[in-house]
Amino acid sequence: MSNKSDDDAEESDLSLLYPLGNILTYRLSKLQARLNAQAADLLRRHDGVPLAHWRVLLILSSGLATTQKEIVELAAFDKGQVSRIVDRLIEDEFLISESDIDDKRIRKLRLTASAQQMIARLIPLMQKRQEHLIGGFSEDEKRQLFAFLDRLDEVSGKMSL
Amino acid sequence: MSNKSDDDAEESDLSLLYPLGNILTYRLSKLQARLNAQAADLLRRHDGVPLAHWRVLLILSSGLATTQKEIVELAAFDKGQVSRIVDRLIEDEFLISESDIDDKRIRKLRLTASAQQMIARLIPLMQKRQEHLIGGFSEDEKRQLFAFLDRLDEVSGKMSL
DNA sequence: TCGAACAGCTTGACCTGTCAACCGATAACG
DNA sequence: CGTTATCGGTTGACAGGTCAAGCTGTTCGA
Repeated sequence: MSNKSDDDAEESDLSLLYPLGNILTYRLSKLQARLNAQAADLLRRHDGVPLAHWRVLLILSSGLATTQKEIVELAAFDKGQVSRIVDRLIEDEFLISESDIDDKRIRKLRLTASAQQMIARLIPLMQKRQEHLIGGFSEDEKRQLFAFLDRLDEVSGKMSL
Repeated sequence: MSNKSDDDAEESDLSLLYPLGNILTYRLSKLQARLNAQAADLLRRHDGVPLAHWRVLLILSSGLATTQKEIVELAAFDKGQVSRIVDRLIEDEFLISESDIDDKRIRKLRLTASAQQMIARLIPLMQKRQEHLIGGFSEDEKRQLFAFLDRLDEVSGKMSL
């Protein structure tokens, strides 16, 4: 008796109820969305630089990249996007490009003095922000957090699926 | 003698050389960019669902949200974006909306059977992917990783700057 | 119960990111 | 060498994200 699904507009309630909080990619993307929005806002208020432009400048200032290809690899940005960002950064006189002698396809990129000044101005802010974020972590915890990120980088590099 | 900056096109080489790898937001955004691209690709090959649509569906299936506002909070998406995504999901017959009796501003959202089937099909893939990512972590390490994320969520919520 | 303030959602304009096609330069191979 | 593949970079078309203004509907205080 009490035939449960007599009426067929019944709540379909074997609902999957997957625990959102345990899904790593969900957690990361939410955190990331918030951090991105905050960073973009911070930059807008300070120098009006778009976040992606700032990232490119920071990468160049790190000395780890001098070409667009290297930026693409270091930031996981689209190469078309980088091409256009670099164009604008040159227009805005934050970058100078000179073509490589040996390989004429390559644009060698260099920060101008004004870019370096801006970066020097912004880095303290960035540090302060990082301090807000992981200031509550002990040295050991920080080390472990970055070690986790290393491992995730590593393993996410070789995913087939 | 040997006046170093005789020529003024000298390399401006007190370069800031900030260690990229230690910048949390940089690390996160790079990791996130790769994971997002992979997820989008995976979904495209399987059901052609855009990643953001999938996230909305997953959130609804979690039972933690039934309105757009709740989705906005849980995903840290833009409310305009969510509004349009929900429109499309209704068009595509993945969602049904009914207006709330008590508050006519609200769209109460429900997954259709076909959405539930799709989710049921996709969740194993998602799990497999997560397994790839943190399969190498011990139970303890997983717990710690998620604890770190909790703390970052917490502290990133109350950032003024 | 009126009006102001606010909440949930929608819409349009704009900006950024993504994909694929393409170009010229270089490398690899016969 | 010459042909073909590959590489760094560019471009156009388009999809998606972001911002701000606006529209109803609700709440709350005078």
